[in-house]
Amino acid sequence: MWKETVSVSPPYHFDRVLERLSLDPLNAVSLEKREVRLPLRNKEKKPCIVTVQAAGTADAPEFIVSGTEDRDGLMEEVKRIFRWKENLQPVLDHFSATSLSKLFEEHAGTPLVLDFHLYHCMMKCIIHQQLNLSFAYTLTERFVHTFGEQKDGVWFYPLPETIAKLDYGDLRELQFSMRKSEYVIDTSRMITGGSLNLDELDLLSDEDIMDKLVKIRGIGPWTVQNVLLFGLGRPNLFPIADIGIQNAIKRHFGLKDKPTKEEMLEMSKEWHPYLSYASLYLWRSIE
DNA sequence: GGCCAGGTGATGG
DNA sequence: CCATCACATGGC
Repeated sequence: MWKETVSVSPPYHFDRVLERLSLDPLNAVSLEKREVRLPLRNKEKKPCIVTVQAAGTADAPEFIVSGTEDRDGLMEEVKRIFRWKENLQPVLDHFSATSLSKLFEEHAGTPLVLDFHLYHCMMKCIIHQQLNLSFAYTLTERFVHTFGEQKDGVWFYPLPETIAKLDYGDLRELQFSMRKSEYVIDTSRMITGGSLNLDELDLLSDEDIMDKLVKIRGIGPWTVQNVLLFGLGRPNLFPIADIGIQNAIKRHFGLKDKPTKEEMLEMSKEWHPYLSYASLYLWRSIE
C-alpha cells in the first residue's frame, strides 16, 4: 500500500473533473468523497486500482493518491491522465480577451482529463461515432461489461488481445452495427498483430498521427481528432465535424443555424494554440 | 413516426 | 477531388 500527496498549479477544479467523469457510468466516481478510483494497468498489464481524492480547493489544489503496488509507474500515469504538469492559468488569460471569455469564466480551472488508456480511447471513439451520447454510453458499457474485467467494483477495459479474438457476431449481439463490429475488431487485430503500435504514437506530430490513423478502415478525421485530444492530450484540436461542437457554438453565440465549417474556422482563429480547451468547454456547455 | 445522433466508407460523377 | 448515400439503432 502506498499513498502520496501531490500539489498542482492553480487553478484546477477537480470537482468539475469528477462531475464530468460521472457522466460515464463506467467510472467509479464518488462525489461525496471527492474521489475517483482508476482502472490502471501496470507494466505487466495487471489491473491495479489507484484512488485519487481531492484534498484542496480549485485555488490550492492538492490530491491524495493511493494504490497497492507499482507506485512510481502508476503515479506517472495519474499525472499524465490528469495533466498535473500543465498550468491552466495561461490558458485562462488567453481566452479572457476572446469571444469565449464568458465560457472560460464559467469553466475556469477545468482541466483536459485524458481517457485512462489510449486503446480504450480509440475503441470508445469508434463506438461513439454517429450515435447519440446516451446510446453510445450504453454500447460502451455493454462492451466493457462483456469483455472487460471487474475488480473491487471497478471496471477495467478489455485488452486488444481479447477483442482481437472475437468474431463480428460477438459484437453484433450487443447491438453493434456490422460495420462498427468490423472497425473495433479489425483495429484491435492490427494492434495485436503489430501493424499499429499505439505506444509509439505519442512520438509523432498531430499531422503525422492523422495521416497514419485515417488510413485505417473505420477511423476518420473526427476519430483521430478525438484520440489526439482525449487519448494523447494534445492542446490544439478543434473537431469541426463534431455535431456537439456545432450545437454548442450555435447556442453560445445565439445563432439561428448551426455554423458552417468556414465560420467555425474563422471564429476559432483567436483560440489558437489552445483549441482543445475551447472544444472541451464548448462540449461542457451543452452537457 | 420521422428526424437526428460527439461519422465513415463506398460509390459515382 | 467532391457530393451523396447506406449504415443500425436508440432517443426524443
